[in-house]
Amino acid sequence: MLTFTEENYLKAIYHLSDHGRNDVSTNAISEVLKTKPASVSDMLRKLADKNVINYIKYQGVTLTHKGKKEALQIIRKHRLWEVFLVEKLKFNWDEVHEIAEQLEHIQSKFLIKRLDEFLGYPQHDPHGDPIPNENGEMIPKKQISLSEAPVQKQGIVMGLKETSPLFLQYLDKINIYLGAKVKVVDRIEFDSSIEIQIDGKKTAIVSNEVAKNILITE
Amino acid sequence: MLTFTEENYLKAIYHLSDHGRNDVSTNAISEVLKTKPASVSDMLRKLADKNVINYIKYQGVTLTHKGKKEALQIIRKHRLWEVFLVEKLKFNWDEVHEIAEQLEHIQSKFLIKRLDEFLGYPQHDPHGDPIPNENGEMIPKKQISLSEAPVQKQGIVMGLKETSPLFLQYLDKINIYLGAKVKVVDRIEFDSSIEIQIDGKKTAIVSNEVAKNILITE
DNA sequence: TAAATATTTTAGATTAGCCTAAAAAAAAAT
DNA sequence: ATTTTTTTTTAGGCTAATCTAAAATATTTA
Ligand SMILES: [Mn+2]
Ligand SMILES: [Mn+2]
Ligand SMILES: [Mn+2]
Ligand SMILES: [Mn+2]
Repeated sequence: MLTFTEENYLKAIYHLSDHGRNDVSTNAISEVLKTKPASVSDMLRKLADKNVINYIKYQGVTLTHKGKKEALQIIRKHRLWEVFLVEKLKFNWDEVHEIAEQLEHIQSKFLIKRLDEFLGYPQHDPHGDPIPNENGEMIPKKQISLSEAPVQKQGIVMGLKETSPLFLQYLDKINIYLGAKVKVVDRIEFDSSIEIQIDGKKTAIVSNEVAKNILITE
Repeated sequence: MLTFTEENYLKAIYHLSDHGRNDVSTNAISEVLKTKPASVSDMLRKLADKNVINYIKYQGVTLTHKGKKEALQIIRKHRLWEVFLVEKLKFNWDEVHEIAEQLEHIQSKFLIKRLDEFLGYPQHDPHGDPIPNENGEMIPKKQISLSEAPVQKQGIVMGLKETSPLFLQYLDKINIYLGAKVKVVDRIEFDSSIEIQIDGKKTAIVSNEVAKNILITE
């Protein structure tokens, strides 16, 4: 059994390693979890003892098969709860992450099975991220960043790379939401900002920084 | 802010004090929380420092106004989540308590408001216990124990005093459920067991111990 | 009312998860 | 190839929540 804190470490390592592909550094973990590197070193020894990470001192960590499976189950729970909060309890997509961060740690063999069923087996969370199934499998997102889209390219907003409340609130303000239809009207060479048309109506100019964080269908 | 553990202590004290009326002893708390009396003494000092209990050494504890309010909010959350699990996720009433024990500690200003709304403002949990409102007010149960009901008395099963899985499973077996119509057919003087008719159909004989734990409408 | 028993508290440890400061190792710069 | 800088680990401490054993207090019994 993993503790609340251990689960958060595994999830952080999974995300930082790009789905378990690269090594992850102590400092990187300490940054996302807002703890000191010394605390991370302590925890890495503990996680290695539990056989959920491969850890050689000074050389970063990777998840073991068991660790990756655990991480994906937590991500599955997180995303299913987010769907519940938005679809059933009518929260906005920018309000659910913090609550899901708590709900993802509820322990019950049956709860998530029943929740998944209740929600109609959703494939994506409210931010467009795929939901792993019981075996940890998920459909990778087929999407490109708005910043890379050529002029005249049209697509559906499928996800975001950045999910901070400030960013989500900005998107709400300019009427960009998950499922919105966007079209690249012009690319301003001066600062790489992009003029877009949203849902065939209003146009807006978004900075390159913003465009980089919006993912649309290919 | 109260910790997970502090919340559990407050809830235990509330239940043991009969809605905050009587003093509660250290040993009684240690028994329901399955900790040693020494640990309870430590925690009582801490809770007194936070002004949620009135505590004089060797003389038991009562909840302060603030402590009672906190306890009732946790009970509100517990019972609303139980309704969700039974009504929406199709759990049986004997499967939900352990999960609600975890869900009751999720912190969010809005979550419970939204959940309450989603569930249609239920007044009772799946075991017939009243759900406190946002101010901690609830309708007291108007019910008597089946063991006290006179012969020929007819009533609806409104709640249970005992909610252990073993007891709930026994009730399922003899077809007693929340809302079932029961009628006292005979009282066996020898061992105080009671013959009852359920939903106007089958009759069964239940021990006095069982009857004591079944609550029916007056 | 004095002794025996039960209850409660204190003293001193332990574990998880965190910290700061210092040491060790690796990486980058000269 | 050294020196400097950065990263990571270790050493030693802290707090919350628990424990066992012993001491203090209250209650019951004789
Ligand atoms: Mn999230
Ligand atoms: Mn989390
Ligand atoms: Mn319950
Ligand atoms: Mn609880």
